[in-house]
Amino acid sequence: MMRMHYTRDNMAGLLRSHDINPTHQRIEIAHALFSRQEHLSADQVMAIVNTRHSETSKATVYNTLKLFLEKGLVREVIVDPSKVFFDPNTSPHHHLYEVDTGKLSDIDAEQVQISGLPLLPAGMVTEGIDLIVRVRRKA
Amino acid sequence: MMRMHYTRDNMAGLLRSHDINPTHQRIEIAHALFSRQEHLSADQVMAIVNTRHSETSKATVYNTLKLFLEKGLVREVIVDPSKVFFDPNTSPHHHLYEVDTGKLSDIDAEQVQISGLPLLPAGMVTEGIDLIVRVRRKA
DNA sequence: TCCGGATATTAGACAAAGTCCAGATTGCCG
DNA sequence: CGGCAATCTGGACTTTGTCTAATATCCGGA
Repeated sequence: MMRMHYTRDNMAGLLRSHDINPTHQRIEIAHALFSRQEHLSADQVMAIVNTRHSETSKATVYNTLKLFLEKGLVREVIVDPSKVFFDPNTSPHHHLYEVDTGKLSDIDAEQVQISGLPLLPAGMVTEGIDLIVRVRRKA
Repeated sequence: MMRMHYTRDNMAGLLRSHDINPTHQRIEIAHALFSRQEHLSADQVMAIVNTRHSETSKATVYNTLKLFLEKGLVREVIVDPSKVFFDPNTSPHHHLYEVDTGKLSDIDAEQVQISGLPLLPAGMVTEGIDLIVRVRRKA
């Protein structure tokens, strides 16, 4: 994949290409996620976006993340019962979750094969397959 | 596997065999989970256990479910960002989650093969591998 | 039987994540 | 400039889950 610079200007283009009106707040939130290339929770996004002085409200952060999700700009990762993580990497991949530290990292889907899954019930379509490897530091 | 009757008496034995002191409340909670053989959230357990008249407090329901978890009597299933489900089936298996209805069902692990997972970081041990197939009713 | 300690249960206060709403702002187009 | 649609905001609210201090229950020994 092309090397990419996650400038705010490029964020505007990214948003437009996903049919999202690039407002100031949306650009900041996208920048927070994409410049880090990390899994962030809504709270973490809040904190990052409001480091210097309060700029973006909680409601906007939640609204925006939900919008990004609908438009396919980010993915939702559900591994922790207490909070949702948002993942700027939308290419097919799985996750490694360190239970004790909360650290979450990607596993490329290319190298992993999953076979023998049963047929879906009639009229159902797969929305996604989430594979989560939960690990812990050895005692 | 042996056909099993999930009477309250058998629950007491099940609890003892898992090193859990079988109190009245614990038996009721175990009975709720095992007689149904379904995935229940803490709220649902609360509701079931207190149908006729209030018998078991919220704190006890949460304490007990956590205890069952530690003792390996049930498994935790994290698929919904808003609540945790408890699964009385502890044999290796995966899950099929119907996103729009919230319905959760089991996929036997026997028939599914997963290969090509990367080596774990040094000093880490796998705690579990969760495979979740998210499906949706076709539009 | 009665006592005492350990274990279990309880109500209710609290915390954290997320939702909702009505009003204020912004940006755009004629 | 005026007006409309889209966006943003603070803050109240809901839900899930945790914590705590007080009470209840259980059980073994004198």
